[in-house]
Parts: sequence; C-alpha cells; structure tokens
Amino acid sequence: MRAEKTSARVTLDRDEWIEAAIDILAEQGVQGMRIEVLAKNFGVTKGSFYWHFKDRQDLVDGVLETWRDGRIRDIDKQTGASPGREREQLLHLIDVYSATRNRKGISIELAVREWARRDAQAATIVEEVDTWRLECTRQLFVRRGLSDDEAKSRSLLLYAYVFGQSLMACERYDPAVGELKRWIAELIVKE
Amino acid sequence: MRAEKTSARVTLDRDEWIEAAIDILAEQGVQGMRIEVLAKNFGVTKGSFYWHFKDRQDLVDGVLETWRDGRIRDIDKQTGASPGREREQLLHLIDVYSATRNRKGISIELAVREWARRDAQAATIVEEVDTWRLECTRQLFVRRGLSDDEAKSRSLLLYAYVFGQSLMACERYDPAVGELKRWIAELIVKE
DNA sequence: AATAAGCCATACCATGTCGTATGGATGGTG
DNA sequence: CACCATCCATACGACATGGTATGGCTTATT
Repeated sequence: MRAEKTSARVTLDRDEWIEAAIDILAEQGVQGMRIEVLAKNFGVTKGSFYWHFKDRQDLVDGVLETWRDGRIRDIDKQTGASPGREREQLLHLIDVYSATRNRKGISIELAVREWARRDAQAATIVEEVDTWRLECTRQLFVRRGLSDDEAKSRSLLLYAYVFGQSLMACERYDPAVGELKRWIAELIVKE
Repeated sequence: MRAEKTSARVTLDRDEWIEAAIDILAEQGVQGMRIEVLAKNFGVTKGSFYWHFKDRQDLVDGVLETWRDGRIRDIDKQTGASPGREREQLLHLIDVYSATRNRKGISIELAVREWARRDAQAATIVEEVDTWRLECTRQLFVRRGLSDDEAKSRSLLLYAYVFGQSLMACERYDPAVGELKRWIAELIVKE
C-alpha cells in the first residue's frame, strides 16, 4: 500500500506534499495532481492538505518554485568551471538527460514542459530554467574556443535534442540505438 | 460563438467529431477531449455523440488512427524520391516542424506524444509513425551518399531536435534565434 | 398517409473533484 | 488542571463528466 510508505511519520509538512505532488506530476501529468489522490497516498484526508495549503494553486506555486530552484542548482553544479574538462562536461550533460538513466528526472522535465504549453505560470518557470541552462551551456562551448554564435546554436541543439529524444520511441528503430546516440553526442559537442 | 461555426450543417458524422477531437487535443491535451465539451462546441448534446460512437474509447480509436494515417501519408509525400533534391527535402522537413510555421501540426504532434507517455495504445501509434518517419528520412540521407549508420543517426537527431525545439522557449534566449536554427539545420543535414 | 430509420434532446445515476465548515485528537504551556 | 495551538477527520455543497434510458423530431421509403 502506498499509504504505508510514510506511515511512520506522525505529521506532514508543505515540502512532503510538494515532493509527492512532483512525483505524481511525473507519473500522471498536471491533471494527475489531485488533492484527494495525494492525500490518499499519504493515508490522510484532504483536511490535512488544506491545513498546509490555502488551495490547489498554493501547491502549484510550491511545485513550480521547487522545480525551478532544483534545476538551477543542478545546472550550476554540472557546468561549474573545471578548466580543460568542458568536453566531458558537455557529454555528461547529454548523458544525464538520456532516457535510460534518470527516468524520473526526465519524466518531471517533460511533465513540466507539457504543462507549460498551456499554462502561463508554468511557461514562465520553464523559460527561466531554459534561459539559465542555455547560458551555462553556451559558456561551456565558449570555453572550448567556439564563437559566440556557434556556442549558442550548439547549446540550443543540445537541449532540444535531449528533450526530443526522450519523446521518441527509438529503441525499436534500431536495437543498437545506444551507438547512434553516442555518435550524435559527438556531433553536438563537436569532434 | 463556437457553436455557430458549423451550425449550417444539419447533421454530424464520425469524422467531424474526430476532427473536433483532434483540435481540442492539440489545444487542451488528452484530458481536454471531453465528450460534453465537444458536444457544446458543436451546439449539440452528448446524445448526438453516443449515436455516432459506442463510447469514449471509440472516439479515441478514431483519433489515433486518423492521426497515424495522416502522418504516414504526409511523410511519404515529403520524402518521395526527387533525385538531386535530397538536401532541400531534408531542410524542408526541419522547416515544416518549426514552431513558428505549422503551429497546429506541432501542437497535435506534442499532444499525441505526451499522451503516448502514459497510454500504451497511443504509444503504439507513435512508435509506428516514428519508425516510418525515421526510415523515410534515413533513405534520404543514404541517397545523399551517407553510410547507413550515419544516416540513421542523423535522422534520429533530426526528429529529436525538431520535437525538442518546439518544447523550448528559445525566443527569449536570443531574438535572432532564427539564424541559430538555420545554422543547426545545416549541421544536421551536413554542410 | 403510415411506417421506419436516422439523429439528437432530456433526464437520470454514479463518480470524482475542489473547497468550506466544523469537530476531534494530541501535545505543549500557563 | 485548564487552556490553546497544531494537525487531521468528517460531512457537506457545488460542479463536471461518463454512460444509460428514453422520448421526440425530421426525412426518406413504401
């Protein structure tokens, strides 16, 4: 039973609700973020939810802020200056967004983006994250000696590729799709 | 009023319901494909719907089949043999999936893919379409003289890029994002 | 004109969901 | 011990939705 997972805890707080909301966002999409469903998973009723949150919008705000802050911390960490290892950092970046590894992260990423296509608030958050990521990655390319325009283009290509790739069913296209992806990663980071 | 759009018609048929369902699928996602909402847009009640369809699943089947058939006809047309123009065909393919042009087609595409991530039936359809598209595009690259592996890799990159790019908010990253995209397109099709 | 078929409206039930109001249980504090 | 704050349960109203049952209107057929 899902409810047993946290039954040891006596009380809940905002962050636990937000984490659970992000989990179900990844699995079910925005429409799956139902208050009563979250409550049932915790083994409580929505009386608890409305103690910690004003309404559903309050939860939504928390989810988006938490996601944005986490993503920005993450990209800062993964593109931090480590001279001479820019190429490895870029390849690692692509690998991290590979669908096989990091399934949950990808699911959250796609769920937030599908959300952003129809919700202005989510779109604003995605825009902030995109801008930050593209800028950090651009600097990686620049440190490798690329021109500013080429660095911009390649970082845009990098992210568009990893997101799009996780939207496709490419396993059945070629069983050795792993090698195709390695080839593509090399093309994106250059050489 | 939306209802006036087709008020001239006296009766509806399955295809009109399916078309309207695809429209709202693009705008609202799968969760937006509500029978009573579709009926209200037509200015009728769901009594009409249940005359033409057994249930909601019946509509879903029609939507997925219609989408798949249309996509396969389309890719066949756009990658049809026209010797010596493979490069133009590839660039045109990328352009067609550009978010600025063909907004509705992109919206449907993304809606079906987000759907496929959580629905096995939709996933099967997407897989069929992906396989067909990748194969057609691979042949374009092969006709340009590329090796089979490189052709496979580049066609995968092409589609992943166009889908991912339409998931991103890249306009605010650089106002001249159009030039970045042209550069990327050139990199993907080679030279 | 009578009948039948096609197409849709109306009424109804069951369910899921948001939000509110209020009561109850628990533990700390004076 | 009395009181209060914290945290959750219960019950309710309001609404949207899928699906069913049935009635009614229009047009074609005989």
